[in-house]
Amino acid sequence: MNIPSPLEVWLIEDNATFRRTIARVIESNFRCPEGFSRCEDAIECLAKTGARPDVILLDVALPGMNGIDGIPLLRQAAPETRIIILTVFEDDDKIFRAICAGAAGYLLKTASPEEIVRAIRDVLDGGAPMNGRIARRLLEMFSRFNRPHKDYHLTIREREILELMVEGRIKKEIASRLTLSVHTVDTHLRNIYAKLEVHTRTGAVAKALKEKLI
Amino acid sequence: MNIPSPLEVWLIEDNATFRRTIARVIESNFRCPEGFSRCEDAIECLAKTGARPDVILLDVALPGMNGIDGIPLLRQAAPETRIIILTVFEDDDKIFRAICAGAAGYLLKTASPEEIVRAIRDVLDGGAPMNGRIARRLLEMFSRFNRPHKDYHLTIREREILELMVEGRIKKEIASRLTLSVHTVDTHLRNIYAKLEVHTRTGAVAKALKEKLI
DNA sequence: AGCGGCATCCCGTGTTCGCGCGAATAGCAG
DNA sequence: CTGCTATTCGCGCGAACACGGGATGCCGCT
Repeated sequence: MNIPSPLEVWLIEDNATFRRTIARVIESNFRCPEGFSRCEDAIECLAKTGARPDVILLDVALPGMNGIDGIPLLRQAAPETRIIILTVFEDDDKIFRAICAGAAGYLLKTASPEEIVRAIRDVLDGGAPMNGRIARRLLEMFSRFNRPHKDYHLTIREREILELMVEGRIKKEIASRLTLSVHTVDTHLRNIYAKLEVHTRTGAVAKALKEKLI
Repeated sequence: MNIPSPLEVWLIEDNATFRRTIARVIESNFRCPEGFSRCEDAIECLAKTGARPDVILLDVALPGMNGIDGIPLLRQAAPETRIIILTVFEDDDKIFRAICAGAAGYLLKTASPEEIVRAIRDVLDGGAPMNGRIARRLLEMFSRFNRPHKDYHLTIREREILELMVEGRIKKEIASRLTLSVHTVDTHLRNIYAKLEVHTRTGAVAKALKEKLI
């Protein structure tokens, strides 16, 4: 493997010592031409030079704009570039916001050089490298979305009609689509209202979506 | 490492051949005393024997109750047991539901024996082992939870009215609450429809909730 | 000053909806 | 067989709705 890899990795990290250490690690497997201590500098460089790195390793605590707020801007400037967070923080809020902002991976600075290189390969391979504890946290956050799935005892038919309502169909359309008379649709609607305890179709649609009944 | 590991792994998998293969793999590192072809059998065994495995490898497609629906019951019977999904499915819905139900990991059946063993260790170590593509999917699902708020250029007034619509208010109520005539509300609604490219209030409410405009 | 664009407001008309009533059929469990 | 539920269909009325217009005031641009 002496062929120089065409893959380019950037590093945004304000601690110069740590940055150089990581850069050396990366250089053994990828090109790592650019190192920045500030998010803004990297964004400007993307805009001016038109350079498009394959991966950016991004710190969270940075002078000026923090890494997480920088993610959307970096992604806007270079949509194809995968961003891996590399930080000491592992609190739920930072993880959540980073992932929501579009980070493709989340590593801790305790990661070994091998782990970092593996993560870069992984992310280029369509994966989402992250520290084990981070992954666990993410899953727990997910399961918190777990809806108690309150059951309103809607029938199959009622659910079908609710779905079409959510699509914005009017009664006549629903009737023809299900090969029913509008009167039947009407009756179903009334039963749905009663079961969901609402009085309008907007209320029914709102409740259906909020409680993920459909 | 000739000391028998005290760690116990169960396997719920209906394909007897595959089950035996995996069991052999696991046996080289853990105790794997129980293999089930049905979720219900495992749940019953947990209840009757009081056995508490450390990890359960769980298939999704099973005769009788499917694996995903089995997760809550297994967790109820043995809350400390970590469940790892081991399946051929990688569609968003199954992943999402499995994670929400409380699975601690998600592997594909294409995983190598080493990966399976590593996953078991990982999950016992507080991690959340999963296939790279699965992890990526999960992150994408996450970022969908607060996607970049596509801007439909709704005005303050329009947003107010949209909010009240989502609450299930009728035009008259909206009008009185905002001290307007119903006609004014009506016009705002039309503008909202145009901006959201819908033709009904249900459509508007659905779009507003789906895209988290409010 | 003139102009277009936009947010805000209002009215009338024809359509759709919510809901009151009633009723028939089919399937399923006790 | 006898309830029970799901599903289907019917009619009529008043309320709510969609949409065609029309109008005012504010802001920025030229």
